[in-house]
Amino acid sequence: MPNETKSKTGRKDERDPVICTVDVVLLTLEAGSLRFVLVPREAGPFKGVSALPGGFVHPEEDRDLRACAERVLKVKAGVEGQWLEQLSVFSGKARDPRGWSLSVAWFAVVHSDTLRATLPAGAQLRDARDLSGLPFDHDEIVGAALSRLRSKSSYSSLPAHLCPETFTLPQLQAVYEAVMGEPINKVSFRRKMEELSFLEPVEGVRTHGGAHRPAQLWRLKEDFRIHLKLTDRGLNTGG
Amino acid sequence: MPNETKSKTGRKDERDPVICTVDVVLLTLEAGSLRFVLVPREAGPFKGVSALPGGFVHPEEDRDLRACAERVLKVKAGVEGQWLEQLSVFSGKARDPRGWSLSVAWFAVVHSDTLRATLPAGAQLRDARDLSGLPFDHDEIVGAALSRLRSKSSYSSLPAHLCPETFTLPQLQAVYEAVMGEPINKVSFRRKMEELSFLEPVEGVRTHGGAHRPAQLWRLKEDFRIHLKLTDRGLNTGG
DNA sequence: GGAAGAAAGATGCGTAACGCAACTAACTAT
DNA sequence: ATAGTTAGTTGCGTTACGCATCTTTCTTCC
Repeated sequence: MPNETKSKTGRKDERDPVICTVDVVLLTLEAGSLRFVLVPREAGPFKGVSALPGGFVHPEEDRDLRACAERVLKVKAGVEGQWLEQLSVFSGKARDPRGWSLSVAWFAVVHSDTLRATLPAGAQLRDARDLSGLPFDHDEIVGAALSRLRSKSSYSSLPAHLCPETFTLPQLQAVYEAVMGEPINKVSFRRKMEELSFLEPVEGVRTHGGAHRPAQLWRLKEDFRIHLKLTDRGLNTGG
Repeated sequence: MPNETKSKTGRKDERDPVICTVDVVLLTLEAGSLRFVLVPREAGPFKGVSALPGGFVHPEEDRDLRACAERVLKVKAGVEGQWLEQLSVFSGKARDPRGWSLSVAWFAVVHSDTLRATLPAGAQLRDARDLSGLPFDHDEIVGAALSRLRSKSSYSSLPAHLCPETFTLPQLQAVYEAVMGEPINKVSFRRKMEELSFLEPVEGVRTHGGAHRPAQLWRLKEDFRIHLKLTDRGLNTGG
């Protein structure tokens, strides 16, 4: 950070009119396909158009950018306390008609029931396969989020955050498969879950409506609700 | 990005005095240990103190943040055209005494000969193990860069960017080992390099000073000078 | 100039991980 | 009671990995 010419008004950084925003890609899994949240823009360019939940950084209010993203997530999408991680920064003159801007993009994942429970009216869930036509560079941001989710899913416990509080192994496997877009071998999957041991069984067996053997319920171990479990070797797909 | 109250001065974003900077962790490998570049601060808080090469975002000048990081790297450290990737954003009120700030951190890797050739006077190379006492939150930023480098090295061609243009497999293996801090099995390493095939042999054999069989020279294939080669399974360490 | 030394590189094999098919288990519906 | 459906397990062939050993190709030193 070099010497900076003080502006005519005497205010520091006057020469740096950088528009600072955050945008959140809020992902969920519904009916076997990935979806992300869009909300109508309240003002500014593209007013009324569906876009990623986002907002200006409020230095007086936001402790840091994570807090800013959490505020945006809460206010715009009604979601709180879910998995949230920094994705990347998108920047440049062209991405926002108002001028040179910078958006710190985050991605969040949440179970669809939790999401639906508090999703504001006007918000929509768009299928991740319909990725076009968003304002600004939001297409690119969503693309990056999906790419990150897919790659990280192959070697971490991230997809478990797309599940409800408790879930069965077949359910979890279906989530992994939906995210990665490939079938996973049942035995290999269960072996890997055992080896990684980020899950703990919930006493009591899921007695569900189907005419078949009930499945064991599991939940994320305490430690792995905040931190992901990673594996070197990765999860293998196929059959 | 919500509706924003126009400020009293009529200037947009007046209420967002966010200090926007970039900082670059420029890493190299020398004498078998990782080192990063520090340069004396030219002005502002901590003037004269060694810190990461960094600077304000210059919207008039920088096409985007990558261009900004490249400019900083060029001007402050004399380095151009090397591996450069976005790391993370560090933000908040406390990290800079001037106020609420945001630094987009980047990490770059370069071969030490290339680095030394154009490193400005005053700059220093600090051993990555001596990680303390830096101004701002630069300790944390360097820590994040090292962590990223180590983790990414285990499943990508990234360490090859710490090598000169051409290199031998034993040299490359030594780089991987230095970065990851663990020995790698020679046969496994060579098998993996073969399988990933991001290297191509250079015709002509390295004739070096040692009293032993000369080694084949290799270089990164064209495609992988810009993009990394990734592997699912990861590189295994041990013996 | 022939033997010793040293590092590059290849080979062979025991072991562990993975993929797949087939099996058993536990439930519901008829 | 039996058929159907999904949960979960077992066994085994195949692949990948780790390690020791062997061969290759150079320099050095008598």
